[in-house]
Amino acid sequence: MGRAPCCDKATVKKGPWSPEEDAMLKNYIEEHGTGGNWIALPHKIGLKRCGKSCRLRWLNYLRPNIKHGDFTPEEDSIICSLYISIGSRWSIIAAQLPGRTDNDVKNYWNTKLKKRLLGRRKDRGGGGHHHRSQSTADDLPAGGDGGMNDGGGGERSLSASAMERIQLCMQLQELQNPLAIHHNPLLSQWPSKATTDHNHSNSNSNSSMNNVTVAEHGMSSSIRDNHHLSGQQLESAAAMASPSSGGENSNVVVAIEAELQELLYGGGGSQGRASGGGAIIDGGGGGDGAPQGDVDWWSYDQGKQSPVTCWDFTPETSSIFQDYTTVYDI
DNA sequence: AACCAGAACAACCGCGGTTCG
DNA sequence: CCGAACCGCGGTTGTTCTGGT
Repeated sequence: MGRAPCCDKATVKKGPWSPEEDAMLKNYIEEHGTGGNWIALPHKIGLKRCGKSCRLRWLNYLRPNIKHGDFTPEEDSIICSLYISIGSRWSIIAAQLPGRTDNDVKNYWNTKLKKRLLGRRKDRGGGGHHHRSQSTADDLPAGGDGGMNDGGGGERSLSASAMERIQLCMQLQELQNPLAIHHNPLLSQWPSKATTDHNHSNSNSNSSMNNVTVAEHGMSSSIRDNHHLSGQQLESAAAMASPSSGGENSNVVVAIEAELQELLYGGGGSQGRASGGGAIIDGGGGGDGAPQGDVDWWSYDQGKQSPVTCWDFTPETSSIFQDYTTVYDI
C-alpha cells in the first residue's frame, strides 16, 4: 500500500521559487509562524506550493541567519570528523555549524569535501604509496576483499556512506600506519557485526543483544532512541570513536584527526591553520589528550560561539550532543 | 564568441518515524 | 490498537554557473 501523496501534484507549482513567493512565505511565517502545519500553510498564504516545498524553502533559504558558501577550515574539520564518526547525519552535523543547513552541508560534502578526501587517494596512489587495500571509492567493489566482506556478501547491508567511511578510515589509518588496519579487530569484524545489528536496527526494545555491542562501546541510549542511529552506524561510530573501545581504536581516531588535516589541507597545512587540528573525538587518553598546538574546534566553539548559541541548537540537539560529548569523551 | 564539461546549488522525491484521532 | 496525516531526513535529480578549449 503506497503512501498517499502529501499534495495534489497536478495543482502545485514546482521548480525554483520566485522572489514574490519567497516574500509571501517569509512575511507570513514571520507574522504568524508556521502554525505547526506545513501542509496547510501554502493554502493559508495562497501559494500554489506543496507544504513540504514551503518547509524546505523556509529552512534552507528564507530562515534568518542562514549562511551560504565559504565554509571555513574549522567547518570543514567539523564536517569531516563528524561524518567519519556518525555518517551522513547531516542535520546533526549542521547543528554544530551555526547558520548552516543540513542541505548546505550535504551539498558541500558531496561536491567538495568528499572529492578532496577520497579523490586525493588516487593522487597518492600514483605518487609512490602503493597499498594492499585499494580503498578508493571506485575500487571498493561489491566483492571486495581485504577482509571487509565477510563471506556472505556483507556489503549488502552497508550503505554507500558507510562504505565511504570505511574507506576514509582505512585510508587515514593506512597513512598513519600501513599495517594497523589488518590488526584492528573491530574493523575486520565490522561488516558481519554491522549486518547483524542492521537487521535489528529498528527494534530498540527487543534487540538487547545487539545493544550490548553498543553498550560495550559506551553509546548512550538517548542517542540510540532519539535519533535512530542504526546499529551499523552506532557500531562504526563506537568502533572508531570510543576511547573505551581500546587503545588501538583510539589510535585510529588520533590518526584520523591528524590525517584529516593532511588530506584537507595538504602536508604541513595544519601548521598554518589557526585552528581545526582539534578533535571531536579525543581518543588520546580520556580527555587529557587535547591536541597540542592547534586550537581544538570544540574549545573554539565553546569559547566564542558555543553550540548552545547556535540558531538552531535546540534543547533536544543539545542533549544529543551531550551524549556525544560523553560518549566520545570530548 | 561559441561551445562544452564539470562544479555548485536548489529543489524534489521517497521513506521512516511520530503524532493524533 | 490501528491507520492516516504529518514531519523530518537523506538521497537524488535538475538547473544554473563557471572555467576551459
